[in-house]
Amino acid sequence: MTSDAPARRMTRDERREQILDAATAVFARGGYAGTSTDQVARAAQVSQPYVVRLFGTKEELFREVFDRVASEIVARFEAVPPGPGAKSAMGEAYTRLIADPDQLRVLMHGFVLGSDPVLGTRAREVLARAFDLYRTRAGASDEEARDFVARGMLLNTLFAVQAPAHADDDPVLAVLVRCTVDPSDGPGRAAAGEAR
Amino acid sequence: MTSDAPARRMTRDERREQILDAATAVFARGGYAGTSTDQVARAAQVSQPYVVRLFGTKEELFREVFDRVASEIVARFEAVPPGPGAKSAMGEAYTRLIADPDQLRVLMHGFVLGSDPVLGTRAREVLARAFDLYRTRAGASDEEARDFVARGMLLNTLFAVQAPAHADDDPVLAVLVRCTVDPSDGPGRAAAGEAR
DNA sequence: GACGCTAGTTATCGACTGATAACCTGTCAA
DNA sequence: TTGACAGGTTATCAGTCGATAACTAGCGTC
Repeated sequence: MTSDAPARRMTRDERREQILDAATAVFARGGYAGTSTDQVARAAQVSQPYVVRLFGTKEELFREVFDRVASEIVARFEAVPPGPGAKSAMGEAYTRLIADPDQLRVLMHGFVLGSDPVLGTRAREVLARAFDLYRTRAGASDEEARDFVARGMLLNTLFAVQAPAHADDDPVLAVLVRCTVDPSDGPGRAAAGEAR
Repeated sequence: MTSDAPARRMTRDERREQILDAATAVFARGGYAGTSTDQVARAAQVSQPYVVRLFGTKEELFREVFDRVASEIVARFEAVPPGPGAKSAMGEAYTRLIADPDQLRVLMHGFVLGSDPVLGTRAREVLARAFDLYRTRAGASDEEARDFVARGMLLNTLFAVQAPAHADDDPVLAVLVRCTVDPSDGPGRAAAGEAR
């Protein structure tokens, strides 16, 4: 009945999307070098050679995965309308990524491969864009925008090392996690007016 | 004379240190999965099997490399005496790591492997310790300390994607790099007395 | 109802990698 | 000298990986 898949046939583009989804999850753990095209294939329920053929190269596949993640994150920031509420809205936009940690991890794996010309360029674009958007949309200073992006990187790192899951082990870590994930300052104080 | 190495014999511990140095450089680019024990061996001018024998396992080797880097970074923070100058001193301590970007990159590669129980634990310790030291040594608030650690992660990322080298390509990126590498707020004012 | 296109597979390969085993060699002590 | 231990090498392997080639099968259409 519904048990075994009838091996439906998909269009090339449908398959690409499906494989990209699977690849995002698999690359998230493992990273680029630590993940085989076969793992991706199995996750997508496709044969390994087909994965290679559709994307040409493992490297190309990773680039597409990274690009997809990067684009979506940037798009979220761009969706925030300028104005007084922009600061908290952008903070929330990034925090919402926690719901899908795979994206954060892929992002980090891409950053770490910054030596690659293509990936590096794309990575720099993402960082610069996020920085700039926070400045313009939220009317923030360079330093505020830097701290915003920095907090994002810290969030990535904390999730990569599974800090939230181990917060109970170390009270200090717990504090760091809490005040990063749920920024008590930033939006609150800053939006209210940080004339000091 | 001094031309070709006479293939001096070293003690086991000397060799270990030498290999760890070489491994730090090689792992910095490439990361764990993307680096072969043979690359490490060549960098250290030793045969590949010897590297494996000395450390038991590639994984174990990477752990030692990471541990070494982590320890040194923590040690730098711990060396800062408490007091009013502590904030800028700790900022400078981390910024000085820029002189040896290999350490930053190894650190990041370790973070990204946070799923590994051993590495993950060590990584969380480093982050929590840096956070705590900044609070206690500099008498900073949780939020300030978080921003300090976050800035460190951003610094790592910017170097990983070679942002400083490409600052000329994008003026926005240039601003981000400048105000991260040379923090004009926080420490800057106090220490260097940068009345621009 | 066969043709042709596109989705997808199985078979296979050459390169590489981490690890093991067996062997060699410098150096110091008796 | 010789012995013996620590430092270090060459030879080798089983497994894995990315990629290519050749083949198969669904599906619309004339």
